[in-house]
Amino acid sequence: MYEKYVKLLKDHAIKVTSPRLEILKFLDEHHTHPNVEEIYSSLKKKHPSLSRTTVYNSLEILKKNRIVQSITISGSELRYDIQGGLHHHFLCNRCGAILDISIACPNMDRTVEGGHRVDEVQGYFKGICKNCQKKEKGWRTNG
Amino acid sequence: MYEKYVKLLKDHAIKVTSPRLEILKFLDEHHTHPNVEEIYSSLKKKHPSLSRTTVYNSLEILKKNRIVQSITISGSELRYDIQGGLHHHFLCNRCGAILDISIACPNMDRTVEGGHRVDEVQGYFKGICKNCQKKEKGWRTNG
DNA sequence: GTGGCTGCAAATCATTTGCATATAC
DNA sequence: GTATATGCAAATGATTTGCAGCCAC
Repeated sequence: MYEKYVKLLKDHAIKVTSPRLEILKFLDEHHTHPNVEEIYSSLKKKHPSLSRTTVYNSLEILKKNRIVQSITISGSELRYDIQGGLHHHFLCNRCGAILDISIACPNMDRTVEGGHRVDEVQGYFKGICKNCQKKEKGWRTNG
Repeated sequence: MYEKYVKLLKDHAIKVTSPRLEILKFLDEHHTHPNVEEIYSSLKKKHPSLSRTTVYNSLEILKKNRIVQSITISGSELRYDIQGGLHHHFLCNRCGAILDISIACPNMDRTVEGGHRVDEVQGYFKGICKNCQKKEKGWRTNG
């Protein structure tokens, strides 16, 4: 059940603790880019002693080890993503969903603008998702 | 002095007020992507009655009219930019500077991932800027 | 003249900090 | 056994809200 997360932590020489395993599992099973509150309140059900501070601390250490990444696309809070390969994000201004975008970025791992060394790239796209467009069209046609 | 900003506001049918003119002028003269506090405390010197709320309100209406844009690259606060053409941003993890990057993005004004309509694109690059690299090199050589 | 704007104070929300206890290794 | 992690409560910092008076049009 948790072996893969145990291995992941050990490979990075991070101490294996229950909150860390649960957070990894949650992110691995929910690719919805949850914020801290969503992670916290979901895990709190099974582990009533869990504290928000621990969620913050755990995410921070996972981030430092590049196991998870935080994204700022929402503007008001950090959202978390278990690190797959490089990908970008789309925020739907109608329904609030944050989706993964697999467009490649030609500017990763190099320098930009005559010499600034790039270690990290994040691409944010904002607009109206396919689903919400469909709904709008339906409403117009039927209304 | 302020004519261009007056015109800009009138063209967008936004009421011309002194805080709005000052904020536009400030952003036009400081392409450093300031946060609200920097804008506020700088303008407060000349206009002691200015309030933070007004800075927030003004930036919001300018943003709605696409005259300015807010960027979330810093992660902890919004930073503002007077809207030039589409460009991206680079954050130096060493000195904190936020620089404009003029790399073109091939994905503007279209749809992504099979149909999500894109209205806005922001590209964030993080790493070490040219200047900080130079400093590092110097220290190693001399130390 | 009036609706929208300004500025103040208080509220809210995400995140951080300090510290005592508990636990991984 | 010890360094590190957890969890609580309080603090901080950015932003929002409610509201009274003011000003652009």
